[in-house]
Amino acid sequence: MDKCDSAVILKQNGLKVTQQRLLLLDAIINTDKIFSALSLQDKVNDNMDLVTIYRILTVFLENKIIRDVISKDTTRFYELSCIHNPVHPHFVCRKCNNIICLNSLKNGYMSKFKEITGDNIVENVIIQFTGICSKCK
Amino acid sequence: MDKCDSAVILKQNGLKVTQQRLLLLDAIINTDKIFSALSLQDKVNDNMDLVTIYRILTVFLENKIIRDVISKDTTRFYELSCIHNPVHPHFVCRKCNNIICLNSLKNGYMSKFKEITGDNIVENVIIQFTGICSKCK
DNA sequence: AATAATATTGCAAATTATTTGCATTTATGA
DNA sequence: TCATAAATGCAAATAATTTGCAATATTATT
Ligand SMILES: [Mn+2]
Ligand SMILES: [Mn+2]
Ligand SMILES: [Zn+2]
Ligand SMILES: [Zn+2]
Repeated sequence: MDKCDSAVILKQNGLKVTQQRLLLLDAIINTDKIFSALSLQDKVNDNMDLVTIYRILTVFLENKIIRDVISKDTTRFYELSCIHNPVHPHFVCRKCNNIICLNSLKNGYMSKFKEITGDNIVENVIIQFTGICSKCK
Repeated sequence: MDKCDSAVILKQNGLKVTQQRLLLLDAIINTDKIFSALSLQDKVNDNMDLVTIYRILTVFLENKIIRDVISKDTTRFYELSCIHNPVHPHFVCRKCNNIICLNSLKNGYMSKFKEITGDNIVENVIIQFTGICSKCK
């Protein structure tokens, strides 16, 4: 499966191509897990300032390069939003604290949600299951 | 529509019936909105310590008297969990920041989720739509 | 009703994630 | 190359939540 190119994504969104944005976006593209500001800092060995990471994440969110996944214990988690990673539900195990990406809902389901969202304009859906994961039970 | 009795709920859960728990649970029962620790403090005019509120909310969560609804901007929001208020999705408007309770999903839907949750044991589902609410559009 | 044992509360201080201000550095296009 | 505006790093501020500990309230027992 081919991956997105970080420089291309930045340019497509009219963003300045800085070293820090490239490093961060590369790290994001090359992980299949969700991430927080802190977990990203660990991943990019460069000692990039946490403040810079927060600011870049804000820019990436505004440009929908990443999306909000979950807030767990007052920490925000995100994931890459691209053609290779469509919106999908997550499962949070309350024992091991792991967050598992689940398969996407079939299109029929998503459209069925319209019955309950009414006149509100839906831009994103977060579906989060909590419980005990198959490994922990 | 009749409401739950706070003292009864506390006793049913084997919890000590303290003034603070009664006050807080009454406030929770008598609101139809979701709440945070801070918004609850405003509601109970008694100048109850915020720390006490946090500790009581933890106890209420453990006993499933309340449930987690959403984390928005690093603030946790909860709502009453009782026969009068079954699990349901929420809509967060990114313009006015209002959080709207939506109608519950039909039982058929919930059971259909099993296809994607697999062997994990689901205890709770949080469904959160974001976008522009009907008033703001 | 008074007492004792134990859990809960309040206050001060700590922690954690995130944000802000400002001076310095970097990217970009003229 | 140079000018300009935007991005970054560092220090400090916020904001939500948690922890430690002494004082207090609840509940079961006398
Ligand atoms: Mn995922
Ligand atoms: Mn609700
Ligand atoms: Zn687990
Ligand atoms: Zn709105």
